[in-house]
Amino acid sequence: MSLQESSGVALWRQVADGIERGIADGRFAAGEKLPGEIEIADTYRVNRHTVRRALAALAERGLVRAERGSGTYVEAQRLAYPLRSRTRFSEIVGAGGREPRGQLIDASEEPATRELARELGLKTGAPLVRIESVRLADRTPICVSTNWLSADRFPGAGAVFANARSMTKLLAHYGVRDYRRASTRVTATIVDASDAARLDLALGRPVLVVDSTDVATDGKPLVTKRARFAAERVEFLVENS
Amino acid sequence: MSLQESSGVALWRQVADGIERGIADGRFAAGEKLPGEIEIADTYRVNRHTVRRALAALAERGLVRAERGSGTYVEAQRLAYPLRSRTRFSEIVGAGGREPRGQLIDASEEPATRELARELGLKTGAPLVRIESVRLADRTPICVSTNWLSADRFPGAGAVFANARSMTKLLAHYGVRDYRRASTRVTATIVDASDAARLDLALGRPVLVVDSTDVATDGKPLVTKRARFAAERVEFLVENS
DNA sequence: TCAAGTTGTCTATTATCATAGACAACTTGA
DNA sequence: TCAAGTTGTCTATGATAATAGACAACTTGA
Repeated sequence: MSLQESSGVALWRQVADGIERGIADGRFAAGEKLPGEIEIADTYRVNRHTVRRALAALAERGLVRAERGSGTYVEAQRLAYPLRSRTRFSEIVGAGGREPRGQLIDASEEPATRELARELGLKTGAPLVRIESVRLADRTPICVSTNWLSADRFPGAGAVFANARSMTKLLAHYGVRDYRRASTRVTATIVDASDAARLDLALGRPVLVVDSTDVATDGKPLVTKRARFAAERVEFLVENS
Repeated sequence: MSLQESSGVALWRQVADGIERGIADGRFAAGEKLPGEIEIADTYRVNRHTVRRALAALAERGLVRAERGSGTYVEAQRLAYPLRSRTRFSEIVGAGGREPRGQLIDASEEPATRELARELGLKTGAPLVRIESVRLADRTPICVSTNWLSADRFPGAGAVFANARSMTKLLAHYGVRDYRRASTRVTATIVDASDAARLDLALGRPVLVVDSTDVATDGKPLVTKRARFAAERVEFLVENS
């Protein structure tokens, strides 16, 4: 366990990241007791105060809980998220026995950029509705999503989404019975400040970025989106046909 | 552009991450000139010296190049990496017009944990060969991969891989003509210190973690692996059937 | 009950981060 | 040629990060 200095990441933060990795990949199971602060300090070769700061940060995020005189205990695990052709957030979360919720952050109109127009099969500059929403499982934010739809095909989509709080219901409102995922691209980056606030995520944490387009059963593009998932809260399952 | 203090991530690092996001998502195209240091400082509301440190970090990693008196210019882009049932690193890299390379880091024997045994259809404690390798495209490290194979089925696999430098060729050496990807799980985390060194990646950068198992045409598990990709250098394409 | 091991809190010191200002060195276009 | 705009380098100062040591408060098991 060797850490790196002057990388722009504070030592306590590197220790916190290391412990969190341990929780995420199962080296420290939920409910289990972490090594003592002195032992952690030894393994990472930092001062005990530095470890304390790392643990304090994890505790504030609810990943661990310190008990004076006894030890520090783990409490967490990830949501399994299949990347299927037929992907419904509410079904995935519900399948995990958790309560799905959606919340509108912002809706506005804007003209289509070249890339968005291509994805949606429209002309550059065509009017689009942009819907920003956050999706949660049991009060824990899972992802922030930016959705673009044709403003001609889905007039007043923002207001509809505000009530429906679900893309599936929004589409149903316009007569779309079924749809499927056409393309999906996945990468990762560091969360930006506004997403960090919406996801209740500390700065510097990684997010999985998913660009995708949903199409109707006849193949016509309906909505294209960019979703940012808190990487520490989900695990994507890719189906290989 | 609002940044966050006392998050364990230095301001200069947050600015560097922001600019890098801009490069990754195309706001700043390759070859293009970035805004001036003073302008960047204004948008992020930090001191010009802080911006200079951010740019210096990006320059050291080869993402930008500063020209005195003129400006700072972008130089970079990502490798498109399809997550298919039939995935061959060398083919993917070759398709992008780049030269694929593999390099053995370490090979050793170890007993199967419960999880590894399940993936490979073996008994817990069965002897496994663990092969650590790094894969590059034109001298740029793309991913570090830890592979586990049955030591009974593939005796001396480490030595074979050291010569072949490719998992496809290793399997062919044991008579495996074809194989496919059975399962794939994707998530992201912050790079750890040893992977950072192997990937020539700064600490605190995100990596895409891919857990997968390859099986023979008859469905028998051959090798299970955990690969860590430098998120800034790749973009996964998920095929939706 | 008690010793060993744990987390919590305090003081103090040194190195790094971030800001601020000034000016040099260089490029570009009018 | 020259002015405006760019990156490069220097000094200086206050805030924060990290280390170090000591001891209090509490839990656990012998």
